[in-house]
Amino acid sequence: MEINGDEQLDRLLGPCHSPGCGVDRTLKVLDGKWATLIVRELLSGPKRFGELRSALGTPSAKTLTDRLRSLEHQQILTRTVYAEVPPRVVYALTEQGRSLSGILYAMLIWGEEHPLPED
Amino acid sequence: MEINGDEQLDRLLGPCHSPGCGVDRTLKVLDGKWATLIVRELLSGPKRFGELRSALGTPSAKTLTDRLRSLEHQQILTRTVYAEVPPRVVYALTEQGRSLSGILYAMLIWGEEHPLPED
DNA sequence: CCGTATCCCGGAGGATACTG
DNA sequence: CAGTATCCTCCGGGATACGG
Repeated sequence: MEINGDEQLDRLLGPCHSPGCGVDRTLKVLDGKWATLIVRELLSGPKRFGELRSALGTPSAKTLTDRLRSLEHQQILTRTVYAEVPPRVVYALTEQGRSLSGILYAMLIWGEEHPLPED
Repeated sequence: MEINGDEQLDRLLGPCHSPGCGVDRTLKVLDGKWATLIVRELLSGPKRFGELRSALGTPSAKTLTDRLRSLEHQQILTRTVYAEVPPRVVYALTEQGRSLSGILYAMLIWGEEHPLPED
C-alpha cells in the first residue's frame, strides 16, 4: 500500500468516469453481502459447499448457491462435482479470483486501522 | 500493489475470521450500491449536492441523501451548509474518507486488468 | 451431502410532489 | 438549490420442505 503517492490519485481521478470503467467493473464482481466474504474464504484454498457455509456464518443454502453460481459465471471460481455417494462439491478460486487478493488486503488494512468510532 | 508477496495472503488468512475484523469493517462502510462511488467522486475534491448527483448518474434525491448521511455518521465525509440564498451544501471527504483511496485504487487496477469475459 | 423449489420479508433505491 | 415527505417496486436473502 505504501508505494502510494499521488500518481494513484491521478489515476483515480482520470478519465473514464462513470460506468464501464475500472472501479465499476470491480463493484459488479464484489457485489452484495456475500461475494467478498466468499472470495476471502477461498483464498485459504478450495472448500466444499458445507465448509464454506459454516465458515461464513451459515447463510441459507439458496443464497449461498446463488452467489456461488454468480461468481462461477464471472469466472472468479470453479465448481467441481465429484460423482460419489455422498456427493462432494468443491469450490476453488480461478487465477482471476486469486488476483482479487490485493483488494481484499487493502480492505483488511483499512479496517484494522479504522475501528468504529464509539457512539 | 506489487509489494505483494505472500505475507499479504498470510494476513488475509490469519486469525480474526468472521465479524468484527478488518475486511468486515470495511464492508460496512463501502456498503450498498452508492457508497464506493460517492467516495470516488469526492476524491477529486469537495462537491455540492447537485454536482454529486449528476456526476453519479442522477440517483434519486432521497437515495443520495440517505447514503450521504450514512457516510457522514461514519465520519467518512463532512457536510457543510452555507446559509445563503439559494442554499449551498458542500460534501468533503474526511481524513478517514481519503484513506479509502488505496482500496479504490486496487479496485481500479483490478477492473482494468480484468475486462468482462465475452458472452 | 448438496443442492432445488417455494414462499416470504425487509430495506435499498426510485418517482413524484412539495418546502425553506 | 437542496433537500423532505410519501408511496411504491424490486430483489437479495432467509425459512422451510423436499429431491438425487
